[in-house]
Amino acid sequence: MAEYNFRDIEKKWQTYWQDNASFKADVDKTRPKFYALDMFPYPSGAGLHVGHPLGYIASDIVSRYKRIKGYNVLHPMGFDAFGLPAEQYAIQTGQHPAITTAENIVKYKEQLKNIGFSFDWAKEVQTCDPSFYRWTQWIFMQLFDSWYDYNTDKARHIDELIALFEKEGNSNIKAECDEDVPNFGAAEWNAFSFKEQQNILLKYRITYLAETTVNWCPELGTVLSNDEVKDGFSERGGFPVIRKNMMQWSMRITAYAERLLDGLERIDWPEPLKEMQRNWIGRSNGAEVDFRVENTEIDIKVFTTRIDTIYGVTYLAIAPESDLVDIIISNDKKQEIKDYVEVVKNRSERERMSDVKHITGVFTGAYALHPFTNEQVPIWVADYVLAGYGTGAVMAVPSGDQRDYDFAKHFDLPIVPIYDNMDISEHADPTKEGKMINSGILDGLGYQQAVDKAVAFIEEKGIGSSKINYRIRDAIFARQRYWGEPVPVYFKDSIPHLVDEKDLPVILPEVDKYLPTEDGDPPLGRAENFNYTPEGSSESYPLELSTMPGWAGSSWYWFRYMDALNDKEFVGKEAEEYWRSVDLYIGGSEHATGHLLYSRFWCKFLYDMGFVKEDEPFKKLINQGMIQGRSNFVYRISGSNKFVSYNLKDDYETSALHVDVNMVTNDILDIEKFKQWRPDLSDVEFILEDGQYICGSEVEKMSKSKYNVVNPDDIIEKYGADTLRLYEMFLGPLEQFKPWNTNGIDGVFKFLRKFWNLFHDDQGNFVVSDDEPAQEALKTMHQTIKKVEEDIEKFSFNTSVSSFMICANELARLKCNNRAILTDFVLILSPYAPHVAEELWQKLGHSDSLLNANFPAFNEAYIREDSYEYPVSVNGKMRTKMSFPLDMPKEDIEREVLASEVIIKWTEGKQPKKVIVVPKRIVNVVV
RNA sequence: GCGGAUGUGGCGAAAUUGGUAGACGCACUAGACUUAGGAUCUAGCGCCGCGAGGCAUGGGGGUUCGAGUCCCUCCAUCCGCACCA
Repeated sequence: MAEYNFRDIEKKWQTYWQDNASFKADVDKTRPKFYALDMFPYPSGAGLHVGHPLGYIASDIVSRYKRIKGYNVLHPMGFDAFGLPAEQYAIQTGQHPAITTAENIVKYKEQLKNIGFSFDWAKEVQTCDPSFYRWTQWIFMQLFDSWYDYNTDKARHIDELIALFEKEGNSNIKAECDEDVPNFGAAEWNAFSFKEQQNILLKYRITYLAETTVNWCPELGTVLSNDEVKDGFSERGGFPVIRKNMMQWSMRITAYAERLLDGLERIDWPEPLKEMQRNWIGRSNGAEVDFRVENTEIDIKVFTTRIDTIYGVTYLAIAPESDLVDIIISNDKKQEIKDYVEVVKNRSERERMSDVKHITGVFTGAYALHPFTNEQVPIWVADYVLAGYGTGAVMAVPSGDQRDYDFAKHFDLPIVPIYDNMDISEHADPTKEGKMINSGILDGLGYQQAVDKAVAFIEEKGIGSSKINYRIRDAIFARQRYWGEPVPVYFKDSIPHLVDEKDLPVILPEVDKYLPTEDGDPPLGRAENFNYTPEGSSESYPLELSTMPGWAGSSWYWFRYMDALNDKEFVGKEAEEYWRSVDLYIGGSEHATGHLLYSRFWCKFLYDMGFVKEDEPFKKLINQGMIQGRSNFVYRISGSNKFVSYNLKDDYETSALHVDVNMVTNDILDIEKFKQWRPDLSDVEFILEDGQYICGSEVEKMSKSKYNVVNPDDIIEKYGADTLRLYEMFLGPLEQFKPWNTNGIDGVFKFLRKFWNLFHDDQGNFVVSDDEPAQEALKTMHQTIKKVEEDIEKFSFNTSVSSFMICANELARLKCNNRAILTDFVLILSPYAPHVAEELWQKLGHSDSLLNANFPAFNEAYIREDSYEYPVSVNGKMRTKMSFPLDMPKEDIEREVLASEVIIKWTEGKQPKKVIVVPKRIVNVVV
């Protein structure tokens, strides 16, 4: 019998699509657009495994579906090509990261092309390509030349700020800026030197240079952003991270905190992901209050979300790192506190986090005055107070907050209840119920009244106000590494200046080694003549030596795809106004607080500045679940070269060894392959069960070291790309995490082969019938069309694959090889299994690709039944279904049900008394 | 500790959104055709029971004629944040 020859078919159509540029997506205002985007991969040396294409297959199905639905579809692919692994490899081998990266990209592209994606490769982007990163640098420059105005709630050009300073100074300006900005009037501003003015502007720029506490990773020799640090270790490499003060480039993402929260309401993203972003931004409503330090002019500002509990304050606590510590400590305590602060500071982040239970602190000897009662409140230094959140100082209310309670117990400080129903015998009670007690002017009030009154009081006295606090910090925007975008900034008179726009891109220079210099400068410090000569200047100046972080290029790349070859703008007006934003974005949830947040930030900025028309980049987002590896194990009997089969291993003392999953089928080990795997295994012996060696298994992350990596190329070689695509979808819901298991793939392959054979005779000739299709076949076909359409619209791809199989089985049973039926089937199958669909389409006599055809409409006439089966329940038990014509009146149905012998029999002679026909055409019978 | 999600056969999973739970596939069992089969076809396949029948969607309770689906409660697993005042 002539076989379904997927190898030839797939090669043929992949070539056809490429030669005909079938997926070219250009602006076409006569058609609606659809922009389907995948999170572009980092091209690692290991190549793709079967987990990578999962999301790409899903977006490809949607893309192909939308295309035959009449949409103009943009479905691009590219590479996030700057990154640490290539650089680490360069440090070890001396190989230029550009070479490694280019090689990996070639490999990735080949693997991707084998799967038959409908990518428009003409729009490919690579973030490490100067024609791409010149625009990353350009956007950096726009951010540098902007400030965030809270009065208009948007970013504005820095020239407008300068104009305001010249006219009226900064007293009326509400902007996101550094905390140490002095107040000045217009005259003062105009009298400042250029350098003084620039230093002030730097405190307003959205990209700015400032002394900040950073996450420093000594091992990697670079700073990391908060989202790149997990539990005190670097995300890449797992090296320890410490806190350090450094001059750093940062971005004022904090300015956008509120808008980043608001925007979440308008986009269709998974709720857990939105929640993660909300937590990361960490908005909390509260108030700031000043506590005057006794006998001084110093105020300690605290932030609290529970201003109602202010009468419960029995001490103040300040962070060890706080500047206040030096100012307020009394002389006789100085040494004790210095020692304490020293100890705390030297503990790493990691130690401090893992040691939450341990309570430490020291009394400063100073007192503050309670703003409501004027009573003395002792001031403590405590390491449970974080310098970086709020004001770095807290008002402690031991009765209402567990940490304050523990601290007060430990140091024997008073605990004052402030609600009448509080129970503070064992622990703090954060209740908001009840009436206030021990609370002076707040006595007798409920929670909300107390808050309102307390805020009114502090505002009237001018010692505080209500305040919204955010957890999110400004993003550090520099890495002391080689393989990243150079920052388009040079230093003149130690003031940062932007490179002239016409001189972009600032090309990443060659260096002899990819390591820091002897002076501790970043690797770019090794480059010769890494200087910049401004136009008209005879002198040249040193360029910035840091490079941009990994997320720079990915924070705007979706715009570049729209107009990838434009060398005048980052995206042309026409393309941007047509494609606007991404309609469907598929990728992993691990980017929740990194890429996905930064992208929204940059998009909003570009929107503010009028460069783009949409302020949210990704309208709909789906998180595809990770495909995990399924490792197999063999069990070596300790101290021997015997291996015992899984179910017999408990009789021996064994150690488990990972075995390459490619030598295992349905958990049965291929013993010959195993023996040839490694020289030391050639003469091992086996204890078998039923003549077979059964392996154990476990679900783990897919990785080389666990020998559980399944390469899509191998699957394609054996079953073809169409089967791979169908099977990856068939595995389960897209969003779910699931282990890869090749076991079930035969079923999907058999479906394609069976379907193929239905339209081919034993000699392999294509045979279709032109007879009228049977009603039954039409019914099945149209049900399937409807189902598949609904499934794709709701991204439920696994159930579609089942529907294909059911339909094919049914057609095979009916021996239906009808032309009209095949035509419909091919079209609905085409998003999933495009190669075989194209082949059959051609055999049906079409000269054109089916990409230009239309998705078939289902015809309800074939689906509708002429009668409906009514489930009939008696006393709560489903007894039968009874069929009645669709147009039969309700009353007649009730009468017939009542008269039904079936019912009477099952109710043991009792006559049903009541029949209720409820909506959804369901009959209820109550006896 | 806080927040979020998920729990259905031996396994991956369906269930028209409140209406005969387990579609479809894998694995398994039996049979057919075969020199052979890791091919193909047919049938079976939640659990208990010879059977009639009974019990089953993590456990317990509730609403309903009827609950995998809605409500309460407990348990388990996974993910995120974690001294955030």
